[in-house]
Amino acid sequence: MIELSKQYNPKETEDTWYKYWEEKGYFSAQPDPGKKPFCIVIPPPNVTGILHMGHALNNTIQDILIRYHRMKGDSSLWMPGTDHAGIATQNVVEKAIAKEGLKRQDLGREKFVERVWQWKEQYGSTIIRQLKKLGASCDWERTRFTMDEEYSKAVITVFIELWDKGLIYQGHKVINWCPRCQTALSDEEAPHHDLQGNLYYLKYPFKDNPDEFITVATTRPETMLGDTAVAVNPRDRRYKKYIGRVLALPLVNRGIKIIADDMVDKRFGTGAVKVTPAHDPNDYAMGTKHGLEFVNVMRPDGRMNEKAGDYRDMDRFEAREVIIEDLKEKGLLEKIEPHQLSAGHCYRCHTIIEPYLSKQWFVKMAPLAKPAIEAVKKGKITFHPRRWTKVYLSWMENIQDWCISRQIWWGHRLPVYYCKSCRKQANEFTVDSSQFTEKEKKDKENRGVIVAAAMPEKCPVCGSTEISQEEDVLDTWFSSWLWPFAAFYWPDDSSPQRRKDLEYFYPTAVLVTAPEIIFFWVARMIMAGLEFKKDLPFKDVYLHGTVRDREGKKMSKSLGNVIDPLEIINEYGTDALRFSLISITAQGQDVFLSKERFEQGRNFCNKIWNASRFILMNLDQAVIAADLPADKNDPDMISRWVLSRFYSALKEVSRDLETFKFNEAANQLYSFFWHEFCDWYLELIKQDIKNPRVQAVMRHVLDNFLRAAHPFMPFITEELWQRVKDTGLPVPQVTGEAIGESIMVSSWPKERKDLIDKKIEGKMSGIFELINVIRNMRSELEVPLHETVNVKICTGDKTKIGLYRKLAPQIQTLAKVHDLHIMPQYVQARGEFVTVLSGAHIVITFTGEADAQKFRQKMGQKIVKTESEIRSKETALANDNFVKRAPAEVVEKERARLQELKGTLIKLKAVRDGLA
RNA sequence: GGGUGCAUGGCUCAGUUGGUUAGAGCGCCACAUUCACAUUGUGGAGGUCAGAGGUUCAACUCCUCUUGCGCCCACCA
Repeated sequence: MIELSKQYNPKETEDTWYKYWEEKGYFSAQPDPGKKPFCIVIPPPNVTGILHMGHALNNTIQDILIRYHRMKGDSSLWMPGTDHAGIATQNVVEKAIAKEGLKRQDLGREKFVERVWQWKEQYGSTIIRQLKKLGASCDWERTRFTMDEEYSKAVITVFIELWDKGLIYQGHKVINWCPRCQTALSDEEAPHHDLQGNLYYLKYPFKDNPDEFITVATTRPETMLGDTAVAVNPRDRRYKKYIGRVLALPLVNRGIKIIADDMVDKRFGTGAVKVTPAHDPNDYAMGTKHGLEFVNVMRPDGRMNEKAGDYRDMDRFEAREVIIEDLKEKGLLEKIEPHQLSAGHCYRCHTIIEPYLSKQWFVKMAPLAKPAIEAVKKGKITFHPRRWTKVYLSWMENIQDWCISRQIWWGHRLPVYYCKSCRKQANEFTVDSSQFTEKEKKDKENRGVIVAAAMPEKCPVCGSTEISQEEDVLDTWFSSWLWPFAAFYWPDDSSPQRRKDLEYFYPTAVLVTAPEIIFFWVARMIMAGLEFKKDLPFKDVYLHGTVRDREGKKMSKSLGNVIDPLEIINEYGTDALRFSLISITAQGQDVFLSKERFEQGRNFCNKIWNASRFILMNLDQAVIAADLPADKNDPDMISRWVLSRFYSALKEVSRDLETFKFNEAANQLYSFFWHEFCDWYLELIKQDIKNPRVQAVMRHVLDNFLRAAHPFMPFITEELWQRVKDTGLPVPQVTGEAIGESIMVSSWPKERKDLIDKKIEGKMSGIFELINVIRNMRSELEVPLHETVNVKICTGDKTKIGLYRKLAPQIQTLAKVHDLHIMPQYVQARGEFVTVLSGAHIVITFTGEADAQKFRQKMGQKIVKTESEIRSKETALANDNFVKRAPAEVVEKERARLQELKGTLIKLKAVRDGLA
């Protein structure tokens, strides 16, 4: 006899069990040649991260997979770690020191980076602690950080390898520049958002005739200060005659040529476009092509520089206003039209990106993409859901070179060194000197550049010792893309253990992440895996939806619409959070969340708790399990039914987990446990609870259910299972299952096809239907519960008579019937209320009053419904095509159903006529 | 501009390869409290599965188009 409180209290159990698992070392996984490897690498959260619902969903899914595979006996490793998140972390620490009135420049690079490390030591494990609250069963001893010394080695190795292969180059290009973070960004880091802006029509007068103009349209008038040409389409009749003439750039009074280029769209604006090669990627291309000058008019902080003359030091948007005013004054502003445009935004601080000409480092991506495209096309990697394959492929097939240098301090510094004296010669090179060939440019640019793992003592070319390291650091994603193997200490193979780990666990099994991250991370990991490890990083990619609020907006702190998972854990418990999240996440569909959602999970936990409480309260210690009705002729129908139902559900759950249908697995567990096990089974056996067989069966189902539910709800299942275990579980030698000290190291329930019996399920459904009909009639007849009701079941079907007789006590209890008679014939009598169920008359009598009129009405409705169903079946069966073409079993089923309906109809009518 | 997802009872959503009596949770209505659980139980109301056309013996499910909403990508000055 075990006593449990009336309600499940998660707070009393969660931390205790988590500590227990950790102390026992259950999370640790080692290479085991006797087992299958199953490895997931965590999408490393930012060290600055705080657990949000996206993390909660992402990590719950991974934990389910890991716990499931661990229970199935695979050597299951969930590899944890955090990402140094260059810009994000630098921003956080900059904010922190700002409270002391400091800027990073005040501290200097070395001191500042030191402060970031301090910050990391102090706060960097917050997210890890929070993941533990979530129940994540990562092998924490392996926790890695993308700036660990050894991890950095991998990053440097990769950089050098790509350089040697000629896949890394430095170049002057117009890139995405964030004036607030003051760094370059990759295209992926500068997502476009729509803006409501203006299209400004500016008049540029001719140099030789100030009364004559060409009007150009622009959305960024401040860049006009850097214009070095105006371009028109060569086939544009309006402008053909002007090509080659010179305009006087207003405000600056510089002469700029009118050039012709096919890129110009005749229909847009005026058909004449100002060309600013230093501030626009298109204009840059045109500038290169036409040998234009590149005039950069802005400083890195987004203010105008000395080239901007009077506008110097103004912020770019302020300059925009002033320039427009000035042009207006000079009569050079034709008009302003409202214009919808889209512009890149910094993904860290949301500042509008400035396309900006600067020297950066790039990776040539096309050669890396090729094998990664092949791998996916050949099905070596599968995306779930499938549709993301197309997204991946179309991005990969149009891949652009990757800008990997960042002008920040926190990150992996490029392993690039410059020889001062060799560099001097290189500086003769200027970007607008188009007279050089590509190769010459490259040679000049690379003069004095030394790429090496460590700072060289002297220049290998000239022997100079005046050597300095490149100031830039690498894009954070340039380290993340190595995660699946660098986390295993690649390329360091100094220790046999490390080598073994990498060999055993790589390639990993599944990557679980959000679709937003396909380009940033997933695609690049595939490329890196193939390039550096010569093997794919994973076989499956599961992409779950984005967690949004109930209006469909992304949850974000700035919108104030976040639901904090820790608050939910505090209020409802971790298992409730996990279960609710999973059960509403249909494959790859976004999740619209509101707080009430978590009540369902909490209620389910409580249901499990109380059902277990009931079972444990009633279990006699002496019962020995293993006494299950394995024989299909066993007369114990109820046991056979519940076992069959459990093992059917289990089969579905396993299948759903294998195919990443987590919500369906969760719902399967939910509806089995609540609506079959609790609503029917426990009610059916209550009167027979002392029966050892009943006890064995109910404990067996509970034990196995808890194990199947464990990956989803680790804490409550452990808490209860420990108590079930204390009452004596089946002997492992008999069942072939492992029963450990903890549920998490015990076996996933063994499939028992021998216990699945659809016939018994059908028979029991008949019983449930009968009970429902009686309950339903009581309710229709408005019989109060305390009123005594007697029921006769009359059917000519001998099998059914046997069945009903056998389960008569259960029918009586569940349908609250006083006297129950089962008899072969029905004779109509006065004062009886009758309905028909699959060939049987169900007759109810009771002493009180009932509204016979209402009952007759209900019966009339039933007759109408039956008739219409009969008609539709008859039409179908009268159709030759249907009978000939549909599968025989479908036709047979329809025939049988029609027969039954016809029988029911006759009886219903007879009953109605008899009543009248 | 290209791609993609979604439209199913009052709300939020499930629905596997086309074959049911179209499901769930919440909400609503009625009844039930010495029973493991009111974080409960029992019964009920509520849906022409966005619209139009097509394929098929059979369409919520497949195809085309339309409408509305959402997301992603894009060198729309």
